[in-house]
Amino acid sequence: MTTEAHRDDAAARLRAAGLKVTAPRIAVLDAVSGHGHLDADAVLSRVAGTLPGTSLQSVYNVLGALTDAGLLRRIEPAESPALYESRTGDNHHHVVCTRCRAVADVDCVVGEPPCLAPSDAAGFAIHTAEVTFWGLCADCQREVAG
Amino acid sequence: MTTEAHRDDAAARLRAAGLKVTAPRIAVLDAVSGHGHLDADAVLSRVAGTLPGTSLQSVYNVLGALTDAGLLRRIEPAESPALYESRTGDNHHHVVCTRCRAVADVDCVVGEPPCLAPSDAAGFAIHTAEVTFWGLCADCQREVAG
DNA sequence: CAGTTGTTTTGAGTGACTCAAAACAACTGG
DNA sequence: CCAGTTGTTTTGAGTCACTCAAAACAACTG
Repeated sequence: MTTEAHRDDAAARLRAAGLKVTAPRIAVLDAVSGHGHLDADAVLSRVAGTLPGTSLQSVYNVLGALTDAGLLRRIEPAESPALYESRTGDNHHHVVCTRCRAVADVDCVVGEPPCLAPSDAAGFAIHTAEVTFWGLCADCQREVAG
Repeated sequence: MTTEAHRDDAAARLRAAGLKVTAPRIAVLDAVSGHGHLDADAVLSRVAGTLPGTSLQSVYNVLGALTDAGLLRRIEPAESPALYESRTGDNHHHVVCTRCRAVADVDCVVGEPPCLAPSDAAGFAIHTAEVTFWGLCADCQREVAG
């Protein structure tokens, strides 16, 4: 079954990351995997479907642990709560809609990470370049025009 | 006198932006101008020197008004409160120290704004590209090495 | 210089978390 | 496979960085 396959996969990934396998962790990992960019509340809503009674605090704990373990990635666009996504390890970027806050992935702009080099780094030893594009999503373009 | 010259300049810039000229606005504009990247508390500290008794709420009001008017720019790096800077209108970028949160300006990476074009914009109409570099500032490199 | 309009202050309220202690569940080794 | 240890989850309180609202006040206008 799809759901069980997912669960097994989640368990395996947790184990591989050296984390204890618990129901909330599986539920959160499944909730985020393949569902775009979710904030803690949205994760809780999804988790409530498979594991009712889970506390928001646990969601925060789990999201923190999974992010530290590299199983999830956290992004923090201006004016938004933190969002979590399951696509990790490829340093891709994001477009954020200035009207509805929708987020989409954008592949690395040039070559591989860090895909940009500053002209002058002010003495900093840079290890990451994070790019956030701002614009109007397709839906909002339509609504604004319409 | 330098201070008065600054004050006159600030007043002129406020007027030019169509804003009423008030003591807190002048004080905040002066506090931010040429002093890097300050959060609301840091602005209040600086303002307290020239205009004691100013409330934090006023600082928030003023920072908001000046930002809306284009006299200040707000940046919100992950894990930091909002920071304000006086360099506006040139869409430059920033380097943030992952250890001490120091921020420095970085000139536009390539050409002019928006200096990047995503390979695939997922249907978004993009108007801005915001780049944040993460690394270790010179001081922190020294402390980590030493 | 009186009026109007927009600012600043005071004070309360909110969202998005973090911190801590106690109850509990996963893996370990016996 | 069962007790122990260690790490998790829950419960509940607390914090930070703001935002909202009403009343007191100060800038520009005529």
